[in-house]
Amino acid sequence: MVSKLRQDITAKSKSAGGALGGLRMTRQRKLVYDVLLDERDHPTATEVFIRSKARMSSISLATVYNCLETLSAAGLVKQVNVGRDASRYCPNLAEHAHFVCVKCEKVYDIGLKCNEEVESVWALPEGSRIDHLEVAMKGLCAECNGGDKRSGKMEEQV
Amino acid sequence: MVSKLRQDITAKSKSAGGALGGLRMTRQRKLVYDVLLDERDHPTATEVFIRSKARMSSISLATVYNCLETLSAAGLVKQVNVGRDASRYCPNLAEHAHFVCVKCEKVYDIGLKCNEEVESVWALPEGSRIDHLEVAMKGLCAECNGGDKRSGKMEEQV
DNA sequence: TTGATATCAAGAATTATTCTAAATAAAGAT
DNA sequence: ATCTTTATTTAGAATAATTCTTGATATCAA
Ligand SMILES: [Mn+2]
Ligand SMILES: [Mn+2]
Ligand SMILES: [Zn+2]
Ligand SMILES: [Zn+2]
Repeated sequence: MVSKLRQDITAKSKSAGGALGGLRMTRQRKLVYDVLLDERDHPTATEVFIRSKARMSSISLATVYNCLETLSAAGLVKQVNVGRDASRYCPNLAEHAHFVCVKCEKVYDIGLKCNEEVESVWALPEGSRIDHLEVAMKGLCAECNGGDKRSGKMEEQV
Repeated sequence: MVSKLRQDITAKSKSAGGALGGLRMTRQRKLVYDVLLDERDHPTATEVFIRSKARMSSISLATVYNCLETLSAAGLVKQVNVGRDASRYCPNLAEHAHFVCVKCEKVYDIGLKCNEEVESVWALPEGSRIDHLEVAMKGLCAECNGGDKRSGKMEEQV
């Protein structure tokens, strides 16, 4: 289903028919997806709405929520949650974590180190199945943390 | 400040004075903390409210939110967020992740493997400072995943 | 006891998100 | 091209978690 929708996106707005009741690559869905691809700064639904409205004045916030939900369900987009803040959206499908700078509020993609896998550090319970993993970090980005040489260290736990 | 409040909790409700304007270990704060220690099932604020109300009928939901916020800020309790769901609260101060079973909805603490550290798998940006890390997983717990032998595997990414 | 300050409690307010229902658009068939 | 069916969009109402406001209480320290 993922590939189905994606080929329709890269190709030319044809029906996705069959499988999941017939998903259509509509102008709105394409626009929302393009907005995410254009500026990869993890916008919130409202930010996506504002950017989309600039290109299609008739689009509604409800539709933006619908499209983001559809694209997420289709696997083309990831919904990103950091704490209690509004969800943000990200078209980067590679496995990655998110880091939010508490000062400048920028959201950074954090990739996995080569040959590492996230599960390796956690003592996962035997017999369970993990479908979804979300890793969120907060702190000061390099720019906002200027001067301080103690980089990449977690505050120790009590 | 953490230890300050904690000793007051374990000891006998004395003022925490000084430092942060004088935090007091009130009956309500103690109760909320006790509720969390009593049943370590990561209750939501509303669940904490219900349990607290059973022991102190006068307590209000607003106060429960206040107490949870104060205890979290003091470092005695962790606020746990999984997706968009209501925050849950956890008195386990050891570094750990959370796993929610999408079927039975139980929340499990997932500890770090011995000698491992979370940051080791991520390519953290040089010069930044991470103050906070939250890891949330979703899937089927061992009981709800009965029969299936393919355990602990993440669904592959596209 | 008294005055200063911290905390509590009830309800209003806020905010992100979801729901509802009617209007519109797209796809396939004729 | 027209018709039919179904998916989608839209505006606004509704929801739910959380925060805010304000006056009442409790606690501390003098
Ligand atoms: Mn991302
Ligand atoms: Mn926990
Ligand atoms: Zn920054
Ligand atoms: Zn389960």
